[in-house]
Amino acid sequence: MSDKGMSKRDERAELTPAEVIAVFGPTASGKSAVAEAVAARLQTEVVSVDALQVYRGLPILTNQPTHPTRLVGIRSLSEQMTVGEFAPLAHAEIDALIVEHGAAVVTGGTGLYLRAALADLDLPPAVDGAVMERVERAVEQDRAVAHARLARLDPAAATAVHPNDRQRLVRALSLAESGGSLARSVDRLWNSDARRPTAVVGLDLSAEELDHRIRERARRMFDSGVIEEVQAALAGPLSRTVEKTLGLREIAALEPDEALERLVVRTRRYVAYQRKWMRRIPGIVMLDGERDSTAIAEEILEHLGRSST
RNA sequence: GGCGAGGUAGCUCAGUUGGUAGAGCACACGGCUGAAAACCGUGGUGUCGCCGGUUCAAGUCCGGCCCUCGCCA
Repeated sequence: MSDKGMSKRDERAELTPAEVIAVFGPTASGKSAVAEAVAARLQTEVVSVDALQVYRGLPILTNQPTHPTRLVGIRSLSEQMTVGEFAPLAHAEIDALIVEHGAAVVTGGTGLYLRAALADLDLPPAVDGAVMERVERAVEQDRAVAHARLARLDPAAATAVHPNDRQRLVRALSLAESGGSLARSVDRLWNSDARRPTAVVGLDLSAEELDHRIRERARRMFDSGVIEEVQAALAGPLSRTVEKTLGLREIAALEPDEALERLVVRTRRYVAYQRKWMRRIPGIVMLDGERDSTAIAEEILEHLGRSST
């Protein structure tokens, strides 16, 4: 750390002992507005940690923020993003904001991307595309044989990967064949090591309130023209991740009413998954999310101020 | 009112010649380390519309009743 950076931080030390303020919460919890309010008070910006908002071309369906937010819309719909690629981008944005403004606010719905942004996950490397394609074919042909081969090459990885989990089986076997391993000695995903002093808050809302907001959100999407947006997106090639966007296939194939219902159900399901992540994020402080975003932002700032004394 | 179809899990439905129920989705819990809005694992959550009959045994067969949908009046 340079002396210049230190003095910048010292000026705010009383208010923000943490350099990184992360706001996590389920879809429709209002975390973007809260993050925006916190960033405004700290005179810094928001970095998005969302696996779908990184794509450009489905702003309505992926609920992209209207305020300028970093790492939103940085890929075309056909350019696959991965955690491994995302992590260094997020680190760079966070570090730049801290140098410039003394703090960075991080928010988004993807738990894995959040952890990758806050910690150093030290992911096993990407493997050669040709190797992966070959392994993919082998797994497609016979999962049991592929898993047995993994057990021979990399017993530790084999115990961690279920034979039915084709996605992980391909990855683990590709790594094993390239001299790497999916298995690791340190659990970096769930331990509390952060790259920088970090405060993580989670927004807690009742299931009823979330249900209500999810439906409202879905209705708004249809009112804003998601159907046209989806049709335009489907005209071109889509990355594997974009292909799985909640509601994309449903909107393309079903009547609007039915598609909306399916979108609501799928979003509800996804929210349950996010709440699971939320519970497990190391050091997370849960706050009541059923309030005005500025009130929540105030509480976050107060909380940071208190913990500094 | 007559004829037809149907009432089984939260929803949509399967259930052979009678042997006290099972799929998908939903839901719950768990895993996850370069696809994470992804991928995978475990779990049945049930007055089989109601009442009676036949039978060792009824979701299944018989009778009656109730309800839903469609067609005809």
